[in-house]
Formats: sequence, structure tokens, C-alpha cells
Amino acid sequence: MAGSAHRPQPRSSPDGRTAQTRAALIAGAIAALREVGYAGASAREIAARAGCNQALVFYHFGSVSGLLLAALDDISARRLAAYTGLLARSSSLADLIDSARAIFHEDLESGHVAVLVEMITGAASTPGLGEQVAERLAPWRTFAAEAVRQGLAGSPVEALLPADDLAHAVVAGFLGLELLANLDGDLGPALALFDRARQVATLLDFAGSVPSARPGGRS
Amino acid sequence: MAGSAHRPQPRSSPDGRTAQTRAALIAGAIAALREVGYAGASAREIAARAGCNQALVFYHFGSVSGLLLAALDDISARRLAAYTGLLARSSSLADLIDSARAIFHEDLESGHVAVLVEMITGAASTPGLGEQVAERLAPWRTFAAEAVRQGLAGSPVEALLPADDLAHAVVAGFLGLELLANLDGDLGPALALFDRARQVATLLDFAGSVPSARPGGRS
DNA sequence: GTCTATACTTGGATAGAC
DNA sequence: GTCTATCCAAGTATAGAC
Repeated sequence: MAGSAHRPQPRSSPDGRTAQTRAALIAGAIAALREVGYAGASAREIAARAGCNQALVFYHFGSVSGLLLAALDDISARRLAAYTGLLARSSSLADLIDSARAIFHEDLESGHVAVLVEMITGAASTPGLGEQVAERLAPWRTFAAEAVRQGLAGSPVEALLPADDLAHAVVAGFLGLELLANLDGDLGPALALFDRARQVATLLDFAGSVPSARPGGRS
Repeated sequence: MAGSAHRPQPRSSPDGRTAQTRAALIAGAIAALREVGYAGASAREIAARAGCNQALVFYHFGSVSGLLLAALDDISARRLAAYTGLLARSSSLADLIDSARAIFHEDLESGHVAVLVEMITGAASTPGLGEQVAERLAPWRTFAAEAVRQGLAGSPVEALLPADDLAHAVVAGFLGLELLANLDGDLGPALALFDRARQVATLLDFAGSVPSARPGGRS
């Protein structure tokens, strides 16, 4: 039931004027969240960026938070598709770290994770919004767990750090790095961290390929 | 120069009515940031929690963001004192992880890190606020670097992960875990992570105490 | 130092013309 | 479906009484 409210007749052609307006509003919402944060993402601010009228926010999305959630949906869909593609193409842990670095870099430059972070923290001021944001974060967490499972398959790390625990840390790490990079306007430290992780990953890839180097390995 | 504006005569006795009001406003600001976020932390909202008049926010702190920064200063001072005490009492890496877990738990329950996170993300909507928040975050980062340096002294991890890089990851991790725990209303996964880290730390403590287990060790 | 009252601004939301 | 006009609520900030 959540999500079905205030959707006007989607009867017009797939990329008619209506769809264009909705898309422009979503793009404007993303830009606003990125540049002026949740507190600054008002209907007027967003409409100005979309080049249309403030009233259309309410016509198409019912409320400002309705639009912000739609923007989050939009980002999630596009980002997860990109992530999944990268994951499928990674055959080693080092590959996976490289992919994660590329994802982080791209997301940061385009501000996608910033939008997510703003929504998570901003949700506190709007009753009921927290649950809806959490729902939309769920697929990212599932994806992280899958990536970790794939990257650690057969690694000695598995025994020490279960995939689910590590996945939680990975998501938290992404969000935290984004927070700091955004505040500092400098993603250097975060990228340096990925480079270090890559070195460790290379070691683990090697350890995984040498059976005798796996303590407790039984197969 | 920033910070000296709008400070009314501190001529009254140290814990006179003035100091009480200022303290109540700061406490109200912290509670508001924690419960309704940056976007909801208005002068009226804060004054209501402080049990005083809205106009006093401007009299004592000049503006709402002035008060919020004062609140952040207050938290930083008290938290860093507590952290430093814990650090001084930790003699092994496992001890340090235990301390970190205790810090995280306490901060989360009391909402101190939530305040920091709200200020970091909320700063985007108020020009110039970002730099001031960054200034106040700096001591936390310095502390993290010291803790990491102390915890890793003589550990084989040092060669792979320089202390500064790791410290950046630790701060990002804290902020990210806070973000998730706050959204979910569940700090279980974060605490589980600390437990895992503690296990690894115990291993490293052991490795550090056995010279032959340190590859490349030269002393 | 603290309060009441108020000026001014911005934002959410709706009605109705086109 | 989009716009203009408008209402109302909430927010920042100041003036002036006490």
C-alpha cells in the first residue's frame, strides 16, 4: 500500500511530457539532496532545479518526502544494476576490491551515496520515513552480503569473520567513508584505503590458491 | 574569530542562572538532534526541550547553528575525556577493542555519535557550517590515530596498513555503524562485529608476543 | 537574563484557471 | 498536466517590557 498513493494516471506515452516532468523532478531531488542536504531539499528548491513549478511535486508525488523516496528508488535501481554487473565480472578478491573502489569513486563523484546518507539521517525528522528508507537500503545490504560471500569463498578469513558480519561492516564503511569524503571534499584517504585493501586481497588470493597455507583446511 | 561572536558577558557566577540556561539549551539541542535530526532541530523545538524561551537561543548563541556547534563542542569535550581515559587503561589490542566496544555502546545509547552524524550531514544545508564541523571532528580523528598506533605497535598488521589509513577507516566505521544502528533501532550487528574483532585482536596479540611469528621482524 | 510580542521569510499544501 | 495564486504553519530573528 505504501507507494501506491498519489500516483496520477500513468496512461500517457512512456516518454511523454509527464514522464519527462517526473524524471526532471527526480533528478532535481537528487541534485538538491547532494548539494543542500535533506534540510535544504524543499519542494521549491527541487522544482527550481527541475525547471518546473513547485505544485507539480505534490501533484506527481503527493509530498516532498514522497518525491525524495522516489529519488532514492531511482538511484537504487540504477546503482544496483551497475554493481551486479561488476560483481559478475570479478573472479578474484583483488578484482572485487578493484570493483568496490571503482563503485565508490563513481558513487562519490556523482553523489549517489550522499543521497542515501542524507535520507538516512534526514529520516529522523519525518515520522515513518525511517522504515521506508530502511526498506530501500535492504537490497544494498543483500548485495553486499553476496559480494562478500563471493569474494571470501574458500578464504581463511571466512572462519574468523562470517560473511554477514563482514557485509554489515562493508556497508557501514561505505557510508562512513562517504560521510567523511563529503565533509572534507577530499576522497584521497578513502581511495588510499582501497589501495591497501587491494594489497591484502592479493595476499589472500594467493593464500587461497595454496592449500598448505590454509590452517585447518580439511578438503 | 569564529566562536567569539554573540557571547554575552560571562560575568555571573560559574553556575548561576545564566550557566544553567546555557546548559539546558545545549542539552536540549543534543536531545533534539538525536531525536528529530538536524532538519527538526529548530530554535523552538530546542527551547521547548530546555524548558525556556525560544528567544534565548539567539541571545546566548546568536543563531541556531551557533547553538548546535556549541552542543557539538560540549559533546566532543566530554567524550574525548572519556575516550582518553579508556585508552590509557588498555594494554593490549584486545583490551583496546573492548574499550572501543564499550565506547560505541555507550555513545550509541546516549546518542552522542548520532549528534555528530546529524551535524556532518546537516551542514550541507547551511553555508560555512561544514568547515566548522570538520574542525570539531579533527580531535576525534587525532584520537583515533593515536589509539590505532598504540594498539598496533609491534604488530605485523602495521606493515600492511599504516596507522593513518586505518584510523580513517576506524572513524568511518564508527560513523557508518552508528548510521545503520540508528536507522534499524538495533545495534546487535555492530556489537557482533566488535566481538569478531576482539577474536582477531587476541590472535594478533599472541602473534606480537612471539618474535618468531613476526615476518620481517628485525629487532 | 528572561519573557512577550511581533516582523519577516520560507516551506508545505491546495484551489482553480488554462 | 502545468501553471498562478493563495492559505496556513513553522521558522529565524529582533524589539522592548519586566
